[in-house]
Amino acid sequence: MATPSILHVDMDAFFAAVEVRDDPSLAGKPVVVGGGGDRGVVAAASYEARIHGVRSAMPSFQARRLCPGAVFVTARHARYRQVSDAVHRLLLGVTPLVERLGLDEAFLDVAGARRLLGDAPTIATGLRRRLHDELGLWCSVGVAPRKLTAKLASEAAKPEAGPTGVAPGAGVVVVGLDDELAFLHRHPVEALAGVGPATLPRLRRLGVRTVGDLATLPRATLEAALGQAAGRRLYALARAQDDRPVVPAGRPKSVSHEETFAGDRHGVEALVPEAVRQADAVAARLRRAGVAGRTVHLKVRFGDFRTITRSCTVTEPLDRGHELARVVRRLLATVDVSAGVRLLGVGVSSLTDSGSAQLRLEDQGPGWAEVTTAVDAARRRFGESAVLPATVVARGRAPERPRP
DNA sequence: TCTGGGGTCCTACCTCTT
DNA sequence: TCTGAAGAGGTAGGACCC
Repeated sequence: MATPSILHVDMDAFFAAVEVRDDPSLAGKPVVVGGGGDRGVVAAASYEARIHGVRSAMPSFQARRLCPGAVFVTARHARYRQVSDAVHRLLLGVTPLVERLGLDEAFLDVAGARRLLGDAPTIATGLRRRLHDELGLWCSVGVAPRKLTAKLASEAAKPEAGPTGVAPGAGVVVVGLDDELAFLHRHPVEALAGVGPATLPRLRRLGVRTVGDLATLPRATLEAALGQAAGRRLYALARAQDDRPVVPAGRPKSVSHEETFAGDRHGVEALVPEAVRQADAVAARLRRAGVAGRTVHLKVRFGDFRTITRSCTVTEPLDRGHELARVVRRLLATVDVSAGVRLLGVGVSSLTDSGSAQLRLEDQGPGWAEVTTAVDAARRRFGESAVLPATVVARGRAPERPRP
C-alpha cells in the first residue's frame, strides 16, 4: 500500500447542521437537538452550544443548566435520514465502495478512483467542497491507509469548541504510511473503538494511558485483563493491524424499537398496548426491509434503571404485527412488572430474506397477506398512524408523538 | 430533575444432540 | 445401555458505537 486510500467522512454536528440549514434563523445560535422532556438526552449540539459544555448523550436538564439560552429542537430522524441519503448518493459518485456508519459517517475506499479523480487527499478536499456547495453541510475527512487511522484522522480534522470559542479544524487530515504508527500511538487509549467506560478502568490499572502504552503490553496480559476477543483485538489495533475492508452495507442483523415513557407504567395491562404498537412498528420496518426474523426480544427497564431482556426463537420467520405481538405478549407475561416500567422495547433478530419465508396456511385465500399489504399501502399514503392495531385504538390512545 | 434509541458483538451458561 | 466430551443453538446480559 504505497499511498493511503481509505477516507473517513464525518459530518460536522450533523443533526444540528440540518436543523440550521432548514431554518437559517438558527445560524450562529447554540442549537441542541433532542433533550426534550424530563427524561431525554442530547442527540446533537451545534458548536455554539458545545462552547458551553453541551455534549451528545448528556441529560437534557444538564444541557439546559449549562446553556439556558440554547434553542432546543425536537429530533426529526426521518428528515436526517433523507439528508443522509443525499450525502450517501454524493459519496457513491466517487466510488461504489462506501460503507455507512449511522447517519453521519462513512468509510470510502478510493483506491480504484485515484486514476480518474486524483490522489486520496485531492478526492477528500473535492468531496468536502461538494458536500458544502451542493448540500450546505460541512464535514471533516480523514485520509489514511486503514479504517482505524482514517477515523482518528477525521476526528483530528474537526473544529474544536472550547470555553473561548470555536477553532476551525483542518477539514482534511492525511496520515501517511510512514507516520501512521506515531500518529496512532500519541492518542489516548479511549480513542480506540472498543474502549469504553468498562474497559478503560481495567487498562488504567495496567498503567495504560495512550495507545503507545497499550502497544508495550504482551498479548497474554491483555487477554487476561479483557478476555480473549477484546484482548486480541486491542493488541492488534495498537500495532495498526487493521485489515477490515470497506464493505457496503448488506441486510440488517436485527430490527428493534424501544421507548422511554414520560412516567413509569405499572401492571401488564398498561404495557400491552405499548408492546402491541411497538411490535406493529417493528413488523412494518421488517417488511420494508424485505426481511423476517425468528428470534423475538423483549426489553424491560424498571424505574430503578435495572434492565432485563427476554427472548424466544420461533420456528417460522415473522414479519407481521399480529404474529410478533402474540410472541411479545407471551414474553411480557413472564416478567413481573408491578415495580413500574420506565422503558419497553421490542426487537427481532435471526433475520432472513422474507422471500424465503414459507407460505403460511392463512395466506391461502383472502386473509392477513391482503390485510398487511393494504395496511402498508395506507401508511405509505397517509402516514404511520393511519392504521393502528385494535389493542391500541381500543385504549383510545394515539402513538406517542416525539416529545417537545 | 440521571442516564435516548437503534444497532453490533462478545461472553457465560444452559440444554440438546451426536 | 450408560457415560462423558464436544459442538450447536438458544437465552440473558454487558459493553460499546453513532
